[in-house]
Amino acid sequence: MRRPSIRTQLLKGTTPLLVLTVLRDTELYGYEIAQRIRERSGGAFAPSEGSLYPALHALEAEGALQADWRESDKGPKRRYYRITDKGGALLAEHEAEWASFARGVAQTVAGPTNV
Amino acid sequence: MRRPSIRTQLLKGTTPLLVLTVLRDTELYGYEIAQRIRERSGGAFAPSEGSLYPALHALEAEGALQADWRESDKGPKRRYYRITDKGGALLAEHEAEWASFARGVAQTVAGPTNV
DNA sequence: TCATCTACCTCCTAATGCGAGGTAGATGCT
DNA sequence: AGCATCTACCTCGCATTAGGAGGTAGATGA
Repeated sequence: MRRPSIRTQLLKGTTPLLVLTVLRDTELYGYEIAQRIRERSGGAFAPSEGSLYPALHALEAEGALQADWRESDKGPKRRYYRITDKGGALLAEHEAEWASFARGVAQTVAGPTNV
Repeated sequence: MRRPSIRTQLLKGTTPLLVLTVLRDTELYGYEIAQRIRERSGGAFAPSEGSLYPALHALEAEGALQADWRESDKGPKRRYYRITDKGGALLAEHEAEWASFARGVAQTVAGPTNV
């Protein structure tokens, strides 16, 4: 009954932002997306499969991502994801939300309203 | 069935940080805590009662806050909250978590691993 | 044949923000 | 007195979502 890590709660809502971010410039398949996020974040984030795949499906259902199956030389088939125009817009929205949110927290934690 | 605001998800896990923050220097009662957070964040955050009170109770149960009832001149009794040493430590922990988390997101969103 | 690796997937649980609803005292209007 | 309104507290139930556990399937190699 130990309280869960703070991190786990903070993560909520950021998965789409992170996924869309790493797909901004290239298409990638699931496992690769997780790896990219881990790399880019310097190991700070490592989305588990239990949260990554559902998030990918949700983004695809929303029309933010487009995907197709491809054979692999060495292993099971892969599902490659690519960002759509709609996904680009969603990414912009997420970035803006995040920026304003982070600003709000910083401002609140920093000190009194004074400014 | 419109998708919930991104903000609502991002908020998860930050309530303790925000509450402890506004209580760092003064004692306050529930309503006042919500107002302070609203003020300090420049209106960005306005925790609802449904999330604020449970959070206060959890922090109190954890020993991070100490509270007592006091009469009010003009209205119902108020429950004043004050931060404990343990709460101070928890605040520091939350601040550190937040800082590292925000850094991770910024780094990931900013650009490729290069650096 | 069997272990191992990659890569996909889903089910269930836990955490938590919020809306809705509820209690109660004080004030002020008619 | 009766009633609305404001402050201030509280709880219940829903929806979202991260993650662990578990499951499928193809390829490789001992």
